[in-house]
Amino acid sequence: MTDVRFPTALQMMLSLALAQAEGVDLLSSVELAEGVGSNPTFVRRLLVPLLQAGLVRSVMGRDGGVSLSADAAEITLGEIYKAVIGDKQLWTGRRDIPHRCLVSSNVERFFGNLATEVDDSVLRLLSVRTLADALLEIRSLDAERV
Amino acid sequence: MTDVRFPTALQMMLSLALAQAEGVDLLSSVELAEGVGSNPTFVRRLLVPLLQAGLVRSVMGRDGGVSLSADAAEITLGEIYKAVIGDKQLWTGRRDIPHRCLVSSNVERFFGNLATEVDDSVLRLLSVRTLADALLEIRSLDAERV
DNA sequence: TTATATGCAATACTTACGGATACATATTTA
DNA sequence: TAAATATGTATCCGTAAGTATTGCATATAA
Repeated sequence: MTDVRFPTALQMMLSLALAQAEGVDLLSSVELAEGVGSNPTFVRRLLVPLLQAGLVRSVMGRDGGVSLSADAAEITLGEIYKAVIGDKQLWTGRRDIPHRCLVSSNVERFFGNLATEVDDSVLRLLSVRTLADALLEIRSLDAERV
Repeated sequence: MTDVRFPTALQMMLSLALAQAEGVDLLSSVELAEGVGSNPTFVRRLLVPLLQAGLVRSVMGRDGGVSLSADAAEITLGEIYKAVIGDKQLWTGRRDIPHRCLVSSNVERFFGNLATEVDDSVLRLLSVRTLADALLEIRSLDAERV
């Protein structure tokens, strides 16, 4: 199984951004799951960290649902990524490498540093882009369709 | 199973760079495997794309083995990454998303573009660093140890 | 001719995910 | 107040993607 938590969470947030733009106040986890092509449980599992990060608000009980907790222009893709993926590195190195020479004794830390640089670089890229920007890109992609 | 092909190939290449620096002309797949903490078959599987990319030379038969095909200062980590990982994207989105709204009809392409940007950014980062640079970092990490 | 290396195929093992099910809890509405 | 329907969680299962293992053909130096 490949990890699709970020793309899924991103699509959920885009749906919520679209709802916000159209004046719809709440979307249910079932609606989100249908849009995403997945199941409500997975959606709700992803909502947990988004709620904890304060990016999303939820209303329990009948007619409940979820909405963005701020304007789409104030939420960056970096915040979504950090909320959902946390500290998990994009790259993981080999572990328990036997220390037999100069290289094998230090690659683990070397690669860890490299992986951190990669994470930083990705996060920089995601942090300069807001949900509103992304929705705009979606709109322009839609206009290109035949 | 988590994908450790790049970190493994990188360590192999660092071992070959160290061998080069120390005047050792060939390392066998068994020696490389022991340094890496893995098995010779996996090492040889990783050597295939490195050979095809011309980053490495191999000598068959008894007393055979592998060596860098150029100076460590002329091989970048980007070349190693491209050889081993190829076109596989660092991020994969959801697939077969049902087209139900503006977002769901376009996220796949949107995310694909984002994933491409991420790959480019990572590759840029890897391409400004040579094996020789990396070996130098390894040496300085080693000096820091207690 | 023997020992030992690469090259390569086939198979078994591992594990990190997503999907499915079940149920407690909250809240609106009739 | 009861029924309907939402979120919030825990648990278990299936599966895809990689790694490890085994075996053998081929090449080459001693």
